[in-house]
Amino acid sequence: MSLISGGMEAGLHDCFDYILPLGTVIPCVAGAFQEHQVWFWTPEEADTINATDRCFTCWSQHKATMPVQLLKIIKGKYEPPLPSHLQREDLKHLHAGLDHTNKYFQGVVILSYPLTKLGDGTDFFKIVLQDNSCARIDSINILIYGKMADDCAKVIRNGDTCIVAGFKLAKSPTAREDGRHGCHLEVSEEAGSAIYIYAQPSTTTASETASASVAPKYVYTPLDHLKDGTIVNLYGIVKFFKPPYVSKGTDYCSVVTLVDQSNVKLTCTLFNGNLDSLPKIYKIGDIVRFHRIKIREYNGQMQGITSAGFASLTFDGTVGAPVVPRTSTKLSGVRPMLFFDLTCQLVGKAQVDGSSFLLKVWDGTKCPYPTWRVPIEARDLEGEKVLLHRLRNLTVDILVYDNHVQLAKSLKIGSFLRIYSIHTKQASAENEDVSHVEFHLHGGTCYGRGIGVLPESHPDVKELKTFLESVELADSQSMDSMSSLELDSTSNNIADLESQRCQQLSVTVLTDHQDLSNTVLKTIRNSRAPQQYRIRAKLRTFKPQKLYQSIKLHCSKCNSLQEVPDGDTFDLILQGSAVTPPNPELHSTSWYESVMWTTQDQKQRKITIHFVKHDEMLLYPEDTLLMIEGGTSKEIWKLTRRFKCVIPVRSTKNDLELLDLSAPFLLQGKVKYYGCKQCSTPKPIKNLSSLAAEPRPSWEPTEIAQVLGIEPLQYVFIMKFTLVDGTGALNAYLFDYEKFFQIPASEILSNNFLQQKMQMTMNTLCPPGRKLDDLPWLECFIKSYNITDGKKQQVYYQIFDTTVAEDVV
DNA sequence: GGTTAGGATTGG
Repeated sequence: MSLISGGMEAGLHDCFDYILPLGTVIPCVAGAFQEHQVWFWTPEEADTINATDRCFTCWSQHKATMPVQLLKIIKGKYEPPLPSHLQREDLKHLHAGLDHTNKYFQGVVILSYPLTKLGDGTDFFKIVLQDNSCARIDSINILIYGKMADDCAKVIRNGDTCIVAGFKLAKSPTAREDGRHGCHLEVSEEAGSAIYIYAQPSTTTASETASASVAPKYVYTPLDHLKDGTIVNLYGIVKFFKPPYVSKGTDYCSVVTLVDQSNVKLTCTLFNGNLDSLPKIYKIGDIVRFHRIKIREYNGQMQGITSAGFASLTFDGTVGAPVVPRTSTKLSGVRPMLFFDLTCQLVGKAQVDGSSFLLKVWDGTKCPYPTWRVPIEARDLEGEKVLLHRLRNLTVDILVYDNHVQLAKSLKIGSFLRIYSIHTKQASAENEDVSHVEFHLHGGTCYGRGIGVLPESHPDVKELKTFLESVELADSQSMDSMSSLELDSTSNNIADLESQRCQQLSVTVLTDHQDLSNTVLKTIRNSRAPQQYRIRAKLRTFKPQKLYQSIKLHCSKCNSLQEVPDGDTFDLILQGSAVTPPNPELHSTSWYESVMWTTQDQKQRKITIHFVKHDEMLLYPEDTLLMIEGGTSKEIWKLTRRFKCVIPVRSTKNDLELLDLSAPFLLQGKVKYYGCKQCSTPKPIKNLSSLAAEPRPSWEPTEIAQVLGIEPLQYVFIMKFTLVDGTGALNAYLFDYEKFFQIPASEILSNNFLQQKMQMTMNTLCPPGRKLDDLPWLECFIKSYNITDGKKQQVYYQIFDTTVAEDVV
């Protein structure tokens, strides 16, 4: 494999490690281009874990780096190079509230303080770094904690250049006195920080010798090499965990079972009085690094237990596929008599009795079953009254018991929680006709039962927040519009008001033609086409009921509609095209650079990737377009996560060409772009070079399609609405790219949230199980048109210039 | 420094 550039190679490594055979040696950017052997999970080893691809030497997907490293600068380049995901940040861009996750700060050490110990015994080392900005404020304090402080104190000398990554930015309490930057940077091994030191040339020899001897060389022991009574460093995938809970002693306890490439399990019992010192594991499949864990034999098996100086780091282990089948994380998917994990927000809490405590939570979805309400006095319920009332139909009561009560009490209203192994129990009270579903978090910690607080920065929380905000907004707007009704109403019953609103307000609105008056359906049916009408009607039923079937591909040139090809079709075409061997004469031309290798499994596939060059540079994978020959759809999807565009191609004698147009001609993000077979006239692939020659190619799918002679197909929602009013019924078609549902049809197939949003919208437009009288009104604009089928002429109707009301979306 | 727990659902 030739080395193209850091970013590209890292991308390839991430995307293809699983197709390289065990033991292959490849250059790996996270290991600073040291040559690493690749090891994998095989499905047999994985047990409940669906992680099949991981480099066990460097764990590069997680960009784990040695906490303190010594760098050299050779011919103006760092050696070893910095991890490619890091970008330099100037002093003037260091502000609280900005995301500095993948940023580093570089400066020269102008001052260092003696190594000291904090009150709790933690080592502490402070240095001052100066940048070369010549600005009024050109220096910043760096506070280094724990083992890293000790390591740095031994190595760092004034005049050294220091690179700090993975830092936390905090307000500097001494800024007024020392005149330095208003913030300081905090770093520690526990926070996953890294410090790279480039010793000043004049002192290189001395400093390098010193550094080399103290720079921590962590050795990670495979789990099949553990010996009783030793203290070791470990890496592993989390196979089981109990979120930290209060032990019967003085500490929090967390039990974590790991597995690694040796296929040996290790259960670790971790104690610490400080919750933050225990690993922040949120799901099975996460990856942890433990430093200084003690190994003991217990019941004939090795066991890990915290020892002095224990430190841990957790990496998100998301590979793509869902990990554990037993979990469901949304209330809308709850089924009775099961255990599930729930990611949610805390809205209210209350003490019920000595051994049980109530949590009122929501996740924006609605539980499909009637749920129980734990009877408590309103004054005992802590939480925002208005919100509790507003969300009353979306919150559920979870009763937690015994050992979980203490933790539950300490939870802050509004915080985001993951509650593990909630028991759903179906029950019915004497005075109830239908049974309800109860949610219990029983006492004890078996099966990982417990409560975890997710940080605001957790990707699942970010996603949930966005979703909750949209639901809450819709809800508050409907409350606003109700309150105006309330003024005119003599009734104080909220349910009455809701049903009144249902009767009066429309769940859809017109985006134009508001001046037009309504026409009843009977009149429309008795009129000639083509014409346009404003109507007010109810949605009695619609097709397809399975909403994903409403997505089709439309060619705006020939007006044809077709089904979206399924994944199998793509795989078959890829397999077919993989039969054509790559043509080496087409490799690495003036406008693309090619890499080829052979998989060493039985299939011996040849995979070729052609990176389209831009400006003679190949620095940013996320902006790069590549073409691939011989890959599988799984590999192609992996590439789309890291690179801007992927075009599947095959070799001919003289040029590369697109595959059959039943396969996507382009993949971008999670979207497959297809071309129309009738209307496309594929042009030579080298036409792409004209786009690449632009200063900043945007790689817009439409532009790519145009230069390749492809007539692009567009994703559309096609539905049949059966509308009724007092005078009659009428079938109208909905043909919508985005406007009606305010959801892009192109994105819905790959986005669960959008699918849920669409389902909720349809449930509002046409609530299942309601009588006609109770259905909401829709305000629509429709046009009639004639279709001649042979001799027969028929009138059709289509909805347009209509959108779902804001408080419904 | 000692202890805690040492994975293995269903009760209120």
